[in-house]
Amino acid sequence: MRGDDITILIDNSSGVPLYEQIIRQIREQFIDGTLAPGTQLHSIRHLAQQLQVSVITTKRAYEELEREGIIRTIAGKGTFLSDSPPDNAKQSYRAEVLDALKTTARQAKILGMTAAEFTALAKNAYEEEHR
Amino acid sequence: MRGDDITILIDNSSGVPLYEQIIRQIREQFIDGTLAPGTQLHSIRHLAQQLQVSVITTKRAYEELEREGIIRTIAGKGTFLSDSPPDNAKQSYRAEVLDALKTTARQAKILGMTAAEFTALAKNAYEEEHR
Amino acid sequence: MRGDDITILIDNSSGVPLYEQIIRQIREQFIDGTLAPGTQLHSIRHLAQQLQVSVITTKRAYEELEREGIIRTIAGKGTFLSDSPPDNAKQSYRAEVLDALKTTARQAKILGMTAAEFTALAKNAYEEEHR
Amino acid sequence: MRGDDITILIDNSSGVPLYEQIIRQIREQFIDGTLAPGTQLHSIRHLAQQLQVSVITTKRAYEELEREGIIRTIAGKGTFLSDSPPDNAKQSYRAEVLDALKTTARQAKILGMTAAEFTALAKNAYEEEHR
DNA sequence: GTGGTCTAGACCACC
DNA sequence: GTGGTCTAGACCACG
Repeated sequence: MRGDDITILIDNSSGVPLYEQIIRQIREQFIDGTLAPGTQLHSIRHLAQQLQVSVITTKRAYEELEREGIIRTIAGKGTFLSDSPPDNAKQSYRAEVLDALKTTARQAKILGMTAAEFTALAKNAYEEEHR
Repeated sequence: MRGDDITILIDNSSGVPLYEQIIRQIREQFIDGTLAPGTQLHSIRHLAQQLQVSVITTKRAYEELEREGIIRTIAGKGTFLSDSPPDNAKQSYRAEVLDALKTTARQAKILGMTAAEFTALAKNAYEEEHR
Repeated sequence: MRGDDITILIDNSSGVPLYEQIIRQIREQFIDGTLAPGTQLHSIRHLAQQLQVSVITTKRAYEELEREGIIRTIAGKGTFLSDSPPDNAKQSYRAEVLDALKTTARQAKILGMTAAEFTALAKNAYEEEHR
Repeated sequence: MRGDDITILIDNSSGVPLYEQIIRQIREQFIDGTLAPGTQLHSIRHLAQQLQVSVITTKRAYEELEREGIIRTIAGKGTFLSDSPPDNAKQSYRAEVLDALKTTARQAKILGMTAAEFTALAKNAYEEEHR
């Protein structure tokens, strides 16, 4: 299986570091199953050219993803998505979501919102957000 | 009323800019009513000394808060929280909360959560978060 | 406390990556107590100049040490050795030593050595090795 | 005697070069007597196919082993393990073991271990390591 | 002054 | 072809 079906969009003016944007999109496509385990990714050079960024930027992204166990890179061979299903990644991702919700809940309390108001707002946000 | 009851905690290694930490805490205490409209704040020099940060940092925080209309500096007198009730501030703060919820909802969808799961999680987060 | 007493020696022809050499020496001096917790390290630029390597190389070393929890870097402030005593670092370092011993023991078995011969050799190695 | 009983396991993601893995395993099986002197080895092409690696890789491994005097290639006939008992190989291998022990001893000293602790650890490692 | 990010371009080992 | 390492040099945010 080849990684040709990878879609990564770079926004140069979002303030988010380019390598972070790459990391997130690969991680999310791995977690949601768009990219199957074992898929070979583009080489750092190829991806760099495709996204019009420096090789160093793609390399940095791959390094971080490797640290997270999402990809596995073999010198001279290429870079591949982890073989095992993305359960570990899902777990920590889920923890992030929970954390974000707690922070937001705290802000909602500052505004004086009740639990009912907050969950209603969350429901709204979920429905309005079309991926 | 004096601002002696202001409590600001600085975390030097959180990654969040110091001036941003100051801004957030003053803004939040204004919004939730901990600090009453018209309250006089410490001078930038006093606050800087108290928090062990540079005067430049407190100055920058006050400047931003003034731009947001939350505080008002009167030359020769000092700095005061806005007289009017903090409705404007609340509005934009509420917008921030909504935005954060949308981002989180998007992540939840990536994990395959349904609307019900997400709102349940939000309810949990609200209840577990004791300010 | 200043980090002026840090001693790092770089061997350009050892094959070991420069950043790895820096990492090891800082880590070891932290573990053996030569460098006290909280000590401020040289800035990446200063260290780079001192060692005659690229700033990127020192930065890379500091990044890895931060990942290991050995140092803590605060943007705009500087880089500091972790406050807590180096117990965690010691633990994983000890695990490394054990692992190395196992690998070596395996090789000794291939040579037909008995346990007695191997431990005698280990004793010798310890005594001959004057740090 | 044919070399059919050779067992070589390749780990593509261990970081150790493939040719180095091949070298080590043949060398070790020669030293420990698993492979008798004079044994005929597979051709580089056969081995390459068997291990699913490039012919270049097996060729490189055989070249290095020939340089070490462990194998001997006879044009038109094939490749054979050296006739003489593997004493030379043992010698240099033993030197490697000693070197590894010294390095490990140095690390143990950094941890503050005494000679007794170190040799005890070595004994443990030997006993736990079942080849 | 500090670190954070991004860039271009080189050489090497491995496959 | 691949990734691994090292280099110089730039701009930015923060203090």
